[in-house]
Amino acid sequence: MLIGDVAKQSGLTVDTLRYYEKIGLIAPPMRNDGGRRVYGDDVLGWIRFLEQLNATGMKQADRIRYAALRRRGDETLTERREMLELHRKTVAAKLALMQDTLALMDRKVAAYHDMERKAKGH
Amino acid sequence: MLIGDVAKQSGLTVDTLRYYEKIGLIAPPMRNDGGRRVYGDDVLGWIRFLEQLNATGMKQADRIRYAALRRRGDETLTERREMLELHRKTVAAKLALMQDTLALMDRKVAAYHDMERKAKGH
DNA sequence: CTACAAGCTGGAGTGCACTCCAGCTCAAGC
DNA sequence: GCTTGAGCTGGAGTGCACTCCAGCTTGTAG
Repeated sequence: MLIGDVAKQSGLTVDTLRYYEKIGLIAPPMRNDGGRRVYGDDVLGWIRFLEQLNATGMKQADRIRYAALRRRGDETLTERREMLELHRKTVAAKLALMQDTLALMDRKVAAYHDMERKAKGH
Repeated sequence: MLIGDVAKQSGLTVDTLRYYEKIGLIAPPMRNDGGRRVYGDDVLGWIRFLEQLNATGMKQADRIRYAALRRRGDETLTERREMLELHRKTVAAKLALMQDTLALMDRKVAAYHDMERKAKGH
């Protein structure tokens, strides 16, 4: 898999993939004879997970820290678990807030509907 | 209420409040004899709502658009309702994604726990 | 053998959302 | 009446997370 294929399948751009490598989010892949990056299929799953951490609001610095731990292998399992447990808390809080906001928007939408109906009615 | 009080009660900084006014998120308040901003209590509720839109991922440009509509009064009710209904959809989607990620993290945490137990066990 | 698409590096540029600063005025306490 | 804290304006600076570019090399199709 060359970088363009990874881009297509992951939805990231080639620039972003090289940038992620530079900052340590993705491990430097093997190179072929021409010096080009050759990725294994596993990178796609990893990118998907990174995106999920991203979408749940984990900061770049923490994702980099997690990625670094992951590259060090099984000896970092505990640390990674602790990071996930911590992040889980913040995600749960954010989730609750979003649910509140959803409910608030529903109330507002209903109220606006009501006011529109009344405005029409005279 | 002077700007410092609003800052204290809303959690925003005075700089951010003036910035929000500049970009149109908050309507320019009255001024006292000394030329200082004097806010009504209602601004606090409005800021809280802005924060919720923010926290649910609405972009600045859209919040500005919503704020502009709000300032124009009741004639914009329908537009505002439509904006909220649209945003509601994206929030609901994000919510689902976050719930997935939460579940994924729980599975990972459990798996890591398992591996830590096994590693200890020999 | 010649286009030309895709990849490479190092570094500069971008957009967003603030955040800070200089140099000033205003208000309240001693 | 002087000090000190809060507020004012216009504009510059910051941090994050990319995004783009110049100038080069490599690989494939006609």
